Amino acid sequence: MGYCKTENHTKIKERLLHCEGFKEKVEATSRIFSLLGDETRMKIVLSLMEGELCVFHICEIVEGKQSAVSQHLRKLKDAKIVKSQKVGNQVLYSIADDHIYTIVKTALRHKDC
Amino acid sequence: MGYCKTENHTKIKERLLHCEGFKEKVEATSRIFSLLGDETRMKIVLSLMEGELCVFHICEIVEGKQSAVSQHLRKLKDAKIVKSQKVGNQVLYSIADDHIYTIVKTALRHKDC
DNA sequence: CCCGTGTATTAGTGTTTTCTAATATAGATA
DNA sequence: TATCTATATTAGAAAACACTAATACACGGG
Repeated sequence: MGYCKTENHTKIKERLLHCEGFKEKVEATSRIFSLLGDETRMKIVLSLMEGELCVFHICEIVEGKQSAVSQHLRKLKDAKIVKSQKVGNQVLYSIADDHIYTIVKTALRHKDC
Repeated sequence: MGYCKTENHTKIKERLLHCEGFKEKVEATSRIFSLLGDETRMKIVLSLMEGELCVFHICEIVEGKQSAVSQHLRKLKDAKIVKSQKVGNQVLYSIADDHIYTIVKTALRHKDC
């Protein structure tokens, strides 16, 4: 394998391999997508797009064990996809950033959605 | 666990649980995101966003085995994220849909990217 | 200050996903 | 038609990931 000399392919390849920050771009983007790429987490995010929720209600919506949900919430929070706020006994979660709305809504418009 | 009666949370929960097509929404969206959530596939997609490429060059860019790349391309193609065109001996891949550009570019703008 | 409620963390297990190596197919060229 | 190049497929091993159960921590009310 391996002798394609097509001018244009080679140009693109060279450009990408010398592109400053390509690797970081890939890592950051795929990390966000992989977090949104889990059904339970997607359900959580879509729910929070409707408004702030406590962990108890999130568990009910996603029909998941509290422990599992809590682990998902932590990952989403670490990636700054959601944020949390402590109110008395409970912790209220919400979407952290307007970009998230845009990303998810754009995906919903994709023809296979 | 489980006695939160906050009016607003309950309202959101009820709305979501009765929302026609919520499950399908979740499945479709998370499926696309999970495909874009792999570093190799993200690299492929970002590369194709620069222009059409043959499999040989894609392999070089992502520094992956031909077989692995081929499997990734298949998944991307099944999800209509990329499309392919046979030209003589080789198969040229490109982005299937403008939505993909939008989704990826939006993600790149997210503050952690 | 102790108990109950709500949330987080951890360790281990099971499932999903990706990778590797081998093999198959399809078109081009001799 | 035999062979070479490009790509695809498959089976199995390895790695990544999510789930469960148990436990820990934090706050509020008696």
